[in-house]
Amino acid sequence: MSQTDLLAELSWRGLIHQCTDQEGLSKLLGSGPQTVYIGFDPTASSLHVGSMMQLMMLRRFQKAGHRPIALVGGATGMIGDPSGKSEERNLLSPEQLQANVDGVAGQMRKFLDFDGQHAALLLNNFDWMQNYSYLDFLRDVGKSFPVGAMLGKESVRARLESEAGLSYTEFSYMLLQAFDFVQLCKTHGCRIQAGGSDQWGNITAGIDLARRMLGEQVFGITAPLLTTSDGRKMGKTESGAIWLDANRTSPYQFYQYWRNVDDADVMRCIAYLTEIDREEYQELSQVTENDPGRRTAQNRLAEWMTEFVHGSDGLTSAVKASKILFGGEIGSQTDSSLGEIFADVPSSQEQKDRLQGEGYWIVEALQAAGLVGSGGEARRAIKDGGVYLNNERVTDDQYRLTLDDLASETVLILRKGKRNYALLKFT
RNA sequence: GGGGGUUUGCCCGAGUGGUUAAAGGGGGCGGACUGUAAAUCCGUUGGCUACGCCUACACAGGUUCGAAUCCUGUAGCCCCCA
Repeated sequence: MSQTDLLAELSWRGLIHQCTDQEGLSKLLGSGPQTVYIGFDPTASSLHVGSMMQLMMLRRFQKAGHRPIALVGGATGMIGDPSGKSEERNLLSPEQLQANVDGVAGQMRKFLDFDGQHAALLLNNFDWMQNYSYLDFLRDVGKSFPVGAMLGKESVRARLESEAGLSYTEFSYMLLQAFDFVQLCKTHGCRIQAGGSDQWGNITAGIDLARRMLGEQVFGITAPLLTTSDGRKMGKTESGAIWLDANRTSPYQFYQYWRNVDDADVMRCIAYLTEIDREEYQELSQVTENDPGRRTAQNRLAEWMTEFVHGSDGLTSAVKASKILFGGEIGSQTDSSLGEIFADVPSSQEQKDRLQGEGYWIVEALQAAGLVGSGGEARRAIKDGGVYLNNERVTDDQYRLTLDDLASETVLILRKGKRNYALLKFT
């Protein structure tokens, strides 16, 4: 992709929410390779779907010949960004932060090329903040911040008006992020900061600061937030975030999440998160409109995302698991076929002798499998006709599992409801 | 500092001495329908191998045959006076 196409690409994908000076930015991008940065909050040791937007943004810049900087907020993470948060944040311990920074850094390699001509950089603002004295910071940076302007920022106002209020610490967050931009501009010639639309206030603060401290014209561009059509954040389920770490969200679960994206949201996900090109995007959009029942777009999205994040092996096993589980009747399987999906689908191990003699009471098995929280819930689920053994409905809450119920040599498949599967392996 | 009010299950919200495990709504979970959707309809929604038992209406005590419901104290929230 040539450098001039980048903005057009971002534009058709709907990724430009706000931009400080589109013309200026366009000119800058056209004048040669630029450096662009996005900050990442190290609030957990894994990235989730929400951060994927930003990583893809950096990736798009890199593919267009620019140099991306992923800035991990080791310092800012100690303070907590109040933007878009309704409450004062709890501070993370330094040890926790370091662990998170390490975890997140590893995952970024999937998105960015850290070698080669436009090698991405991974920086941590803790490196330049840790020895910055409070007095020096106030003199160098604080002096350039009119409180009036700070109070005018939406992110601050919202919190001041709320009951939760805003601590001085969080109020100061903006200065730190603004200074990051200045620092990166000075040391790496970085003139562009991107981010989610909730970062607008922080980004413009950095732009102002760069003008005052360095006399430099720098730029900011924000992407819309990835929300569902009814306004909730994408990438969250009732049980928590969708993580990029296979140990937290298995490739199967990851794949399933995207397969089930609402019709109203699927095209936006494709535009925001994938590199599926415009031509195919339009085809998929057509198909979704004319024949939504086929869910062609959802399948394509799930496929693209899973392969990108978990590799072709991850995708293969996710698809395989989906086929077996949602394939209707589960006849006799083999351990090798079920074994492959064992790690992907929620599963647990039990002693084989539980199946002998009296057998293993189904109510207990459902609890062991984690499908229900109590025996009462298990009984209720069975009474409601929501429990299936190897995809066949179980109607007796006194049912006992025996060796005959195994779907393969050692595994049986329990299900509650339409799509909550769990494997039990007896060894 | 003084006076008044409030505190119910995941959330909102009735109940105000006895079939109250607690109306109603939301949410969740199941089922039917379907596209592993949405909308809709139906069921269900403290625990326990369970026609019974246990724990629950802020917390601790008390009155009573019997309390979420009355009394006392403690805590949280709200309002008024200073």
